[in-house]
Amino acid sequence: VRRRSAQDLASVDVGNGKLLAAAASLFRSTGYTAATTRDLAGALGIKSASLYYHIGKKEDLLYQICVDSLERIRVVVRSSVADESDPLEAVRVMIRAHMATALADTDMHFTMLSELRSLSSGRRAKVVQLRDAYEAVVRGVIQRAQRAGSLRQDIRPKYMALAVLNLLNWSIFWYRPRGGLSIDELAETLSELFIDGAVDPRRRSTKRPR
Amino acid sequence: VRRRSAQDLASVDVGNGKLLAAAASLFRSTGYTAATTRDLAGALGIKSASLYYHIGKKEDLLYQICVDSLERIRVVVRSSVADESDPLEAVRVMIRAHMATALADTDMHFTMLSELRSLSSGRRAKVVQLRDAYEAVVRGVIQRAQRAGSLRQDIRPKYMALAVLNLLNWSIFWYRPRGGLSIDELAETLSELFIDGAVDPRRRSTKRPR
DNA sequence: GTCTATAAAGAGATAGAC
DNA sequence: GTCTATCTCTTTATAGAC
Repeated sequence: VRRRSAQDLASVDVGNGKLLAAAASLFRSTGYTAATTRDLAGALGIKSASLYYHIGKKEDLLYQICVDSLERIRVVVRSSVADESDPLEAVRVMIRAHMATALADTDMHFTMLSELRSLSSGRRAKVVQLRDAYEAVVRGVIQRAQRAGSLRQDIRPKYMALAVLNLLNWSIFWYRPRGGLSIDELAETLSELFIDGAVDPRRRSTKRPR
Repeated sequence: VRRRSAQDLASVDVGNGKLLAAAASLFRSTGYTAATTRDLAGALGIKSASLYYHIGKKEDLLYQICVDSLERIRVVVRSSVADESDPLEAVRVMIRAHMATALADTDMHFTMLSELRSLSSGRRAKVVQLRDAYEAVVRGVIQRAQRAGSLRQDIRPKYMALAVLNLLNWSIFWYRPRGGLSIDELAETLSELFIDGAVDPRRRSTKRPR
């Protein structure tokens, strides 16, 4: 049996989760293309050659970040609305679940949203499929609320879903935990704005319901 | 006087506008860092060395794209709301002007929104200043409508402005002219959604104005 | 205003030792 | 599982001719 050398003792299993998290953090701050494998390795306390024991190539990291973040948010959001019988309340629950998940994995979601174009075309297509699948979940929740008469029907579900995704997704780009609102407060604010609108309630009487 | 050679006749003044437009288009599709000066030169029908007669370095292009797009939208939006005396109508006008400008220069706005981090820290700070200045214009319009009692006052102008900018800015990422809605129709849809909300008007009676 | 040629630096990835 | 060393390719940018 071989004795453990100093080299062995210094070894630290990097672990898939830590690797993805470090990659997402780096990709977020410098961008995927500008982020070097040397920088990433440095953040993990290893040399860039050692990185290739864990991954095939740099792009694998980006791909897995996109896949993981999208699969996770779809599962979480879908299961969170499944318990909700009131269609309008389901919209609120969806918004809360989306914000909580996206901001919990903020580096991964940021990277997924902004670096799609850096993937090879085959993998990009697969990620777009996952994104479409998640958008379908969101659209489904909207559509159900429209059919129940809870949400207005004069705007097609496609655009309603895009609007709410704009509102939610891109908050990741400016939200800072120390900036004031908590995640829940932000979700509540956006939820109210989306559903009730920005108009002063006292002004609503001037506009008759159709 | 020197005779014009074949070389001279083949020369085409690239022109600052065309250069920026080509750069923005390329940066949008491949990302700033991945876009090579060779690709850009190729798109202009010249060699990459010739590019350096027009610019100092690659980053200059990104910087000018950011500055131009932000200065332009601020001027256009501010002057469009200046004529409007009704504060709520000013919000609608702002939304239309923003969408029209951002989608007219869609490659430049896309690049400005997504490539800020690729600028040197000094230039990034200047662009952030310009972005803040534009956000201040938007916040001003919101604030005026709130003070006039046209918009709800329970959400701080900061978050109202961020919400409407989310809604507008990130539409650039998915809007396609051939996709259905015209720019005006999209602006109208987003404007109604922002102001009136997604709720069905018939449901409003259940919630008393405060 | 554009070219050819090239300098100089940095990138992703592999080989083989430990 | 990590290292050192290195290959190979690509990149930005410059020099100097036309």
